[in-house]
Amino acid sequence: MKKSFRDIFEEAGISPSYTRVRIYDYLEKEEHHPTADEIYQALVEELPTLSKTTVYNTIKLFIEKDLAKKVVLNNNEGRYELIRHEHGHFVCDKCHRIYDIPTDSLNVNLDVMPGFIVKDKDIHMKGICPSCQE
Amino acid sequence: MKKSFRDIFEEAGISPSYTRVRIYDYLEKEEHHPTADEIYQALVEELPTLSKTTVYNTIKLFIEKDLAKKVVLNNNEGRYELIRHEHGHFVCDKCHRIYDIPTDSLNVNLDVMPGFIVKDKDIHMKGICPSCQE
DNA sequence: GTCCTTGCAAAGCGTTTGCACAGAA
DNA sequence: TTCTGTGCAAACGCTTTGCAAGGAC
Repeated sequence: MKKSFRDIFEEAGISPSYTRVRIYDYLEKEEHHPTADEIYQALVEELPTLSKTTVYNTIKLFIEKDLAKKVVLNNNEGRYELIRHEHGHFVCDKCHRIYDIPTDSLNVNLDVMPGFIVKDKDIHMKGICPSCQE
Repeated sequence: MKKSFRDIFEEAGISPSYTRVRIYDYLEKEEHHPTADEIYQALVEELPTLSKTTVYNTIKLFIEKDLAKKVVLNNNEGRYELIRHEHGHFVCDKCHRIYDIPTDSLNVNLDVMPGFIVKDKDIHMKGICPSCQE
């Protein structure tokens, strides 16, 4: 059974303002790791007074509370996603689409790094996706 | 036996101008994935007319010719390294130092992605490095 | 001469900062 | 009132672009 956003926000110690809920909701529904601008563009129609500053503020808050994380696949743009199951990312050089890579079968031997505390890991791959190969 | 930069440049189809050789040389000697600005700062003393534009131009050329690649560990700054042995990157949340991770023992099962042509892969890890744990 | 390399200056763009206003408690 | 959430406007920093001058060939 899925947690309600109220529970999630309460656990994180964030008051569930309407704007925050909408941004959270968008991140939850969107599968394509939106940029701050994409979040803004998607929501400004229904929230006409929304500003990018608020988007940035909200994302920053989510990240601080470990609800979301930033995925940097190329500089010039940060992308954001909720923290859920671990996965990697594949970026197509042609269409620039981003694919999630399941990492269950991805075997990272951390013994090679004794003494390091790893809090987060992500696989970044580049190449050509199936649809761009004709 | 190590290839000379002349051979490397010739194979890549790049004329070995002094500026290019110096930038290549810097990338080869530097182990810390310099930013464009770090390359610029390091070389401008000896090449007083060097400009950042030239650094960017040169890096771009190296990347096009598959001599170098861009490593994006956080947006706001691109970092660059020569293409050599495959390795991943660990970024310390405290000191922001970047460590190379040997990926020999890193086992990525590409069968999970049938149809994808993978040209490059990189592991990004975040956490606390040994020296920041006291 | 033509082509290539270099570099100044300006623009571009995502992001952050300063600050103020409005609403909630 | 005080605190919190929001948002305009400006600043910031890395990178790219336009264009021109100098050098190689």
